[in-house]
Amino acid sequence: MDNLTIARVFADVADLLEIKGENPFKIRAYRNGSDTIAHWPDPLATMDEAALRAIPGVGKDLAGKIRELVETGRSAYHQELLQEFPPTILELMTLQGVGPRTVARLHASLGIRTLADLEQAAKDGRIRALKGMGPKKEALILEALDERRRHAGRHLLSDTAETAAALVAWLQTECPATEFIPVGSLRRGCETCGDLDILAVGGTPAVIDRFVTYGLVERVLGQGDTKGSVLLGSGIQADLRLVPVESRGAAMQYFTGSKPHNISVRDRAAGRGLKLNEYGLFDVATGERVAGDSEAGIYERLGLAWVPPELREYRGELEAAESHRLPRLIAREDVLGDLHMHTTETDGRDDLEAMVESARAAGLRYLAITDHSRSLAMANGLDERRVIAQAARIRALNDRLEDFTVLAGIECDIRPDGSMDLADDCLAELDIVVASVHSAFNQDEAQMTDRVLSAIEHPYVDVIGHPTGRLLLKREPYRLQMDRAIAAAAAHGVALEINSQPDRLDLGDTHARLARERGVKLVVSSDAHTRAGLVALRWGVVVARRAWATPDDVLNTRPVEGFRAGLRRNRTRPRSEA
DNA sequence: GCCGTTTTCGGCCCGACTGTTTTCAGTCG
Repeated sequence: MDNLTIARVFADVADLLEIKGENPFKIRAYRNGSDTIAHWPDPLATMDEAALRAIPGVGKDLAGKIRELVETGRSAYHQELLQEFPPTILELMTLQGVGPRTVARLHASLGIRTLADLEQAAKDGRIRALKGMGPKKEALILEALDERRRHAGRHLLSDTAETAAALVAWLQTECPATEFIPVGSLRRGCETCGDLDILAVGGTPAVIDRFVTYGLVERVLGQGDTKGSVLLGSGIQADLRLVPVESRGAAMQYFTGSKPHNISVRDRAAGRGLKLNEYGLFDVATGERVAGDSEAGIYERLGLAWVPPELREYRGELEAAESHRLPRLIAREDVLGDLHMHTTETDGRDDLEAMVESARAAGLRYLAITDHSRSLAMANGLDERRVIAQAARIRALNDRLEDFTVLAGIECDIRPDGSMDLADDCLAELDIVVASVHSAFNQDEAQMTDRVLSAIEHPYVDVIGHPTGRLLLKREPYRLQMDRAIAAAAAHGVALEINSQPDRLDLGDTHARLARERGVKLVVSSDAHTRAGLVALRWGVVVARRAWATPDDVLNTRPVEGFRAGLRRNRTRPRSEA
C-alpha cells in the first residue's frame, strides 16, 4: 500500500467525520495527517510504529491505523464510517458551495446519495423546501453540478501562470494606481493550482467592480467591498482581494500560504504574544501593529529569515529559517545547459541549428541533442547507424561554433526487459545518454523497478529521463519503487532528470528533494520538441527550488567542462585506466 | 486526534461573503 492510498483513506475519514458533525479538531487531525502523508518521501509501508509516530501529526491512533492499513489493506474505522454513509456521498462535497453540513442534511432529509440524486432533487425543486435552503441555493447547486462536469479539478502551473499574467496585465492597465500581485499556490510554484489568487494592494472597491467585468469572466461567484471571486472561461477560478498598502507584506504572507505553513507561523506568533492576520502582525497586549509592510519584516519579527515562497509547505522550512540555514535556491539564470531535446530527425519540429540558436538566445552555453531511439517507431526513432551519423553532424557543427558547445546524445528507450534499445558500442560513442521508459507502462511494481534499476546499472547511462512517467491530470506514474531507484542512482553516480514539460514536472518536488538528500545529482531539462520549447526550463527550475536545490545540486549549472566531468561515463572509469 | 521552555489537560488560525436568517450558519480559502 502506497502513501497516497493511506492519505486518501484519512482524507475520506476526515470528510465523513465532518458530515457526521464530529469534533472539528479530530477532523483536523485526520486532515493534517493525510496532507503530511501524501507528501512523505519514505514509504510508510516499510516503517515501524515508532518511525510512524515520529511523523508530525501522526500519533498513537493514526500510527496504529497506518499499520492496520498496511497489514490488512483496510481500516475498520474507515469501513465503519462507510456503513453510516454511502461512499458516493463524498463526491457531493467536491461541489462549489456544498459543504459537510449541507451534505448531511441532504442525506438525512432527502436520502440523497449521489451527484445524480442531487441533480434530480434540485430539478424537482425539493432542495428549496429544506430549512435553511432556498431557490438561490438550489440554482447554485445546479450550476456547480454543471461546472463540475465541464472542468473538474485542477490546472497546470503553466496554464495558471499564463492566465494570471494576462489578467494582471489587464488589471494593471485598468487600475494603474493599484499594485496587483499573484499569490497562493501559483506563487509557491505548485505543480497544479486549484485556483488563482491575486492581491490588489492599495485599491478601492471600484477595483473589484472593474475586476468582475474582465472579458474572460464566465460567472461572478461573489463580490464584496474587499473581495471578488470569478470563474474564468478556462475553468480557472480567480479571487481578487483588496488590501491597504500598509498591509502589503502581511497580505502577501497570508494569501501565499500554504495553510500548514501559515498555521505554524501564526502559532509561533501566538507564542510571542503576537497575533498575525492578513492586515499585519499585532501585539496582543497593546493592540499595536509591529510588522506588516513587508513579508521579510514579519518573518524577522518572529525570529525567522524570509522564507522563499516555494519552500512554504511546512516541510522543515521554519526550523531552517530560524537557524538561518535556508538554502541558496537555484534560479533560472544558474542553468547553463539543456540536456534533453528533440529535432526533426525524430519527433521534434525544428532542426539542429534552430535548437542551437534558440538555446543561445535563452542564455545557455551548451546543449545536448537527445532524439529518440529505435523502439519509438512512432517518433521515427534512431537506430545505431542514424545515431552515429547524427553525432557526426553534431560534432561538425560544434567545431564551427564559438562560445557554445553542442553535445551528441540520445534519449534511449529502456526496453520492457530492462535492456537498452541501442548497442553498447553505439552508446559509448556519445557524449551523454538519457534513458527513459516509453512503453509497457502497466508492468507491475517488481518488473518496473527491476527494469529501471537495470538501466541505472548500465555503464553508459548518465541520466534517467522523466523517472516516474506521470502526466499531470492525465496519467498516473508507473509503478516504480522510487526509493530503490534513488539509492541505485546514488550508488552508480547516475543523475535523475527534472523534466520541465509543464504536464510532466518529473521528478516532482518531493522525490527530487529525497534524491538530492540522498546525494543524487539532478539535471533540469526542457525536453523541448520545438525551439520555443526551451522556455519550459523555467518550470523545471521551480520544481528544483521546491526540492530545496542549490546550484550545486544540479549538474547543468556547471560550465560545460565541469558538467561533463560530473557525468557518470566520465567518472566511473575503471581505476586501472586512470 | 495531536501535542507540550506556557500545557500530560486543555488548547487547537482567522476573517470575508452568501443566503437564509430577523442575529447567524455554512462555506471557503
